[in-house]
Amino acid sequence: MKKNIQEVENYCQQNGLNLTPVRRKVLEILLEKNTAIGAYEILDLLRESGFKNQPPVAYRALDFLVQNGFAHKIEQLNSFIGCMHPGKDHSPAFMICRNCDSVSEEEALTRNFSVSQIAAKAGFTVEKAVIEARGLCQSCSDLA
Amino acid sequence: MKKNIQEVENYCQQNGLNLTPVRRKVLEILLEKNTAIGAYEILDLLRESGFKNQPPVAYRALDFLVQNGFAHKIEQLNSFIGCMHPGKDHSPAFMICRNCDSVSEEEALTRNFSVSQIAAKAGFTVEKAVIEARGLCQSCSDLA
DNA sequence: TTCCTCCATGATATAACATAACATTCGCGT
DNA sequence: ACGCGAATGTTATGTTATATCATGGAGGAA
Repeated sequence: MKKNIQEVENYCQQNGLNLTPVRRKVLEILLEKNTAIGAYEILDLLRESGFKNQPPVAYRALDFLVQNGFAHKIEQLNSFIGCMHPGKDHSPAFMICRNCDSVSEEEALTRNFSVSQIAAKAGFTVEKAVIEARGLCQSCSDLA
Repeated sequence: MKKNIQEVENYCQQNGLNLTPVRRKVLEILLEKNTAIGAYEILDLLRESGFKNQPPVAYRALDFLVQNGFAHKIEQLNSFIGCMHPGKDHSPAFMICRNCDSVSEEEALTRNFSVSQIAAKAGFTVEKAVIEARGLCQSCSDLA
């Protein structure tokens, strides 16, 4: 996990981005879990670490992280997850386990999988795609 | 549009589902637009038609419609859209235009497009997939 | 230095989305 | 009439997100 933070720090330095303490802390919180976390839960954790805890504090930090590809919003859960390949341009697909709530990020841009192909038939130009699957992760399947 | 309502009525009759006035009215509201509509906007429209307008009224009707495949929730917008192929088992992908807010429903289950293929690599079993693209629809592209 | 500007944060308030919980009504079968 | 279940009525509250204005602090220009 620390490794990712280090990568993000380097990336920010190289690109003139300001990874302030609160932004860094939110990123750490997100990377410590493999589940998605809501803004208000993050807010609680921030308070425990001595940060201010009004909603905008969390939302601003999350905006920064999402904007720059260090985190993603999971739309179905209204919550957020740290990004596994920060800084890279990628097309994530998320697998949300209904049993253990884990969220894993997969790469969606394969030869066999392109939202743009579907879109093209409709004359639609895709700028951003949200792909989220719900189901059972490997470990939870094994238990069943 | 009326045609779809008629189809839904038939489907409900055949399957013992109760398409009550408020449920039917919400479906009509959804089918009259090609954009997604929020629950509270639906609530306003219900009131105009003489229905009660507390939040549960809209959410209950929407639950029924979504459960039975007559409507879908657009997660990115926290809003809802009528379904173009009611009653059918399908894998929708939505195209949301950032310019005119239109939402079109496409079929995602093509030979070239399967969330399950990505999921399989991760050992994940997909039960439901959410696919929503943002971008520019045909008409808005043409104008540009 | 002084001033200005930009960016980030502090702080207050409120908007927007969603559900819990309990009461009531009504059709239907017995 | 009675009991049951499905749907709706009603009140209250929980959860998620943003608007707005004020404050602070680093860095450049005069």
